[in-house]
Amino acid sequence: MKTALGNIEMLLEAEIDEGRALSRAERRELQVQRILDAAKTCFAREGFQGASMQQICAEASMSPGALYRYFVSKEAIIEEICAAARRDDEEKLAEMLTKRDVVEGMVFGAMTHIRFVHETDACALIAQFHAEATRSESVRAIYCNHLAEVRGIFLQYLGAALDRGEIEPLFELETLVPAMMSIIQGIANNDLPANGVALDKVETVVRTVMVSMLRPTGKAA
Amino acid sequence: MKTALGNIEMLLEAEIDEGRALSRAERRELQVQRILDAAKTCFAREGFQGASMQQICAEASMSPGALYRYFVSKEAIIEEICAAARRDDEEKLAEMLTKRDVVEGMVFGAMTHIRFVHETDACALIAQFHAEATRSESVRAIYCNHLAEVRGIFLQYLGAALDRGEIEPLFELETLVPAMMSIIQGIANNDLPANGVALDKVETVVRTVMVSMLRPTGKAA
DNA sequence: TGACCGAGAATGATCGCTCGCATAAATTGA
DNA sequence: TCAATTTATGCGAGCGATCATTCTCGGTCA
Repeated sequence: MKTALGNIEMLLEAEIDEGRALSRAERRELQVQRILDAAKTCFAREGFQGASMQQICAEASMSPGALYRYFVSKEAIIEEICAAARRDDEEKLAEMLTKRDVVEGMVFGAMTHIRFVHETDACALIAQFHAEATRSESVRAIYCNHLAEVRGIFLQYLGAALDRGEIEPLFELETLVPAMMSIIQGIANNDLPANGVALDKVETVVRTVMVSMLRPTGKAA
Repeated sequence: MKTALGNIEMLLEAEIDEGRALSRAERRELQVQRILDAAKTCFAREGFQGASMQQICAEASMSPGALYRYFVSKEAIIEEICAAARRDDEEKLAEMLTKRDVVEGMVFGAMTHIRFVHETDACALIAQFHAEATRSESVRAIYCNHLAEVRGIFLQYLGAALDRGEIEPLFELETLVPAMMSIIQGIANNDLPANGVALDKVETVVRTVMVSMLRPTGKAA
């Protein structure tokens, strides 16, 4: 799995290139990220409840005593991973909102997500989160909030297009949006690109679905 | 969760109505089903690894010693639940194959599945299985075999319609079928009907997707 | 009578997590 | 500038709880 190492790489560069020692805060951030990456690897491989703290410690080359300086519990690690994923998604959606053509915007949003899940091998991890969300109160809260937020953004984006007369949706957006989200999720979470369906074909499918649901009127230039 | 109690009800009827005692084999089948139902309840609530054998025993009103007379391990219970679900799906698909109009057949197949997941609250359990399939070798094998089987049936069903010239699919069925399966799975596993999208609207969405993917030519009477 | 069944305590392993202690880094005082 | 002191960090044995599973033994049918 690829990891979100941007910050860490910057920090390591600082240490290597400038020869300067890391500040306490920088070191701390580095350790936190190390734990998160190790946890993601273990969770994807063993599941949430299947991955033991000992395994995570081993993966992070760290003792339990050290790890617990950074996270108060296993649950806290899970929650932080959720929160980070949520921040990622918000960035992607913000980019979608800049697209003029609403069908292209939706296809872009969907494909960005699908490509991300494929490229980071996030499939297994997502399955674990989905399962955990049906079980743990705190994870479910995070998950549902995130879904509601994404739904809100789509509603706003499509609502504006509807007001401009660019689309004639199959029916009310309030029910269409959850349906479209489920469809995109189905494609992403099954990692279609890894199952013999090339990315450009996936995009054709997504665009076909969007067009048939939104029925663009061609009023946009 | 509603349970597949057909056989049990028959057995209980036999005991109550006819006043006859159950044979050993009948009693055994009854106990096995009791364990499976208890396990499904616990797995859906706590997850696979989260549900303890003690909890399953309590749910089934049975001691560990008794339970282990019927299943050699926790894993064996999981596998039997998978196998039963697989048998269920096969029945539904067989019914689909009897439908003449291929679009209606696909909609029927999809909606049967979606309705089943909704009515039996199988959502949580499915999420747990999906997660476990990324983890456990034996569960993954069962899951993948099942997927491949379903894919084969769809391919055969749609292939025949293609040969008859009833559809002009978006592209080759080998890639279209997995895409359609992912989409149906996304809708079912999110339990759209429980999230404010009425069943008839779900059906409209499914039919719209099918039509836009398969593009029926209207050659069928 | 003999095969089967059920109960529930017991088993060793493993769980998430804590604690005491050593070391390293930052801060202070002169 | 450099001990002295405080603070942060790391280690890993060890804690009580809980895990899946087994064992023993007494009861129940055919």
